[in-house]
Amino acid sequence: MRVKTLCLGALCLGDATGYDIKKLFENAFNHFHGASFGSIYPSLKQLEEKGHVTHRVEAGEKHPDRKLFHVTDEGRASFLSELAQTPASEQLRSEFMVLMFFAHLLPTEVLQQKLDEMENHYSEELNYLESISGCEGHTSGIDFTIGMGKEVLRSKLKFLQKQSKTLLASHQNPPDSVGNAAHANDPQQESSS
Amino acid sequence: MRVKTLCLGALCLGDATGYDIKKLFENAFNHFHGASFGSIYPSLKQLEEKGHVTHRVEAGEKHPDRKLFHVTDEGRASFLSELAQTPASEQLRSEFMVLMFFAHLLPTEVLQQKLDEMENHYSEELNYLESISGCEGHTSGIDFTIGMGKEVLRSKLKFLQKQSKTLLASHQNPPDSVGNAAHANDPQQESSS
DNA sequence: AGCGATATATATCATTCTGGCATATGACTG
DNA sequence: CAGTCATATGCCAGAATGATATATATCGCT
Repeated sequence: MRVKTLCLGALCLGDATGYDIKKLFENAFNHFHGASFGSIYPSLKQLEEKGHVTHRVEAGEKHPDRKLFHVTDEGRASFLSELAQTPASEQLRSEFMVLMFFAHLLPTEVLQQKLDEMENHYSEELNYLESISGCEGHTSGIDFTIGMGKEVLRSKLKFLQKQSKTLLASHQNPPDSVGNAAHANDPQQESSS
Repeated sequence: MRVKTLCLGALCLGDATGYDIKKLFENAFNHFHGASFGSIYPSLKQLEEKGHVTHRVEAGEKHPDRKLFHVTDEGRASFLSELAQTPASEQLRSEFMVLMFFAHLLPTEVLQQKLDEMENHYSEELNYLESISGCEGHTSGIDFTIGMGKEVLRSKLKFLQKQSKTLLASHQNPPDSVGNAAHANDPQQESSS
């Protein structure tokens, strides 16, 4: 799903500036979709060219001039149609899992540090989701995403707390052969067929 | 983490072609990191220019010519250093959660269909992870990533099975006011200060 | 009063990545 | 023998990231 579509969706929640939309990505959308200024502002521009949004400038006293964007009927219809056509899918990008995949190449103290780091991130995110859950004004769909985020985070935390020790133990005492990890090269020499 | 770095890591597991690396992203790495040909081949090229990998051409009888890449000592050292410096983090991109966030804008049967679709995806991925878990030759780090993937998937599946009905029920019978979702516009009119 | 940090707000740019396309060969299938 | 699938490499348009630039206003600290 394009950032353009997400911006349209954000505006269906109410008029907003590019900056407001960025904050939405950092807060409500944070646990399932990100977007940067570099994609938001060009998206808004293109959306306006297509006639899916309009804007009026507000000369603020307490802030720089702001472009308050508003979704048109066309834009709203376009969003609804795109939404219904979007297949349900998800994709994780986890540097943490890459780190764990190659755990045998890391010094023990570094591995320990990465595990701690991830546990902290998970805890903080869970705290955040708990702080915004149960608020009034949430649709049941929003509650669903927050609830799912919390459940997943709790299960990750539980897994980390259970399995970190096991991983660290077998890292310090490799089960079978000690130096194996050091020369994980030349395994495939079936070449000369 | 750049695809370049991941390619280097893949080659630390053994010599491989660009195609092999793509398959690795589709299989072993699938549940935590993707990459396309459009990023893999250029990465390999740049890695070779930097002297981090070398390649020899194999003229195959059963397949087109293949470039078998091999990581150099420099490349291996570079990967180790990059790995240790990579912060533990993860980012989800979930079209599914976007769909749920805007559930009130979807017809009930479409919502139902998206929920089913996601449940199927999760089941399939769980089946795949179960099929490759417990294999010999897996480091404890690899087992860790597979185990974590399975746990998270199981918790997602459990959540879906529990909460789908609740969501669908309140979707057909909005709790308080029936037409509310239909005019989620004009909420912010605090402008004229 | 001044200094730096933070928040609001918009915008551009190089680099990177995706997803689709083009190309080619061999194997299997109907 | 045409169609499709698996192997294999590569390019390219469009999209996104992350950094940077530019302003203004507020807030705490000294």
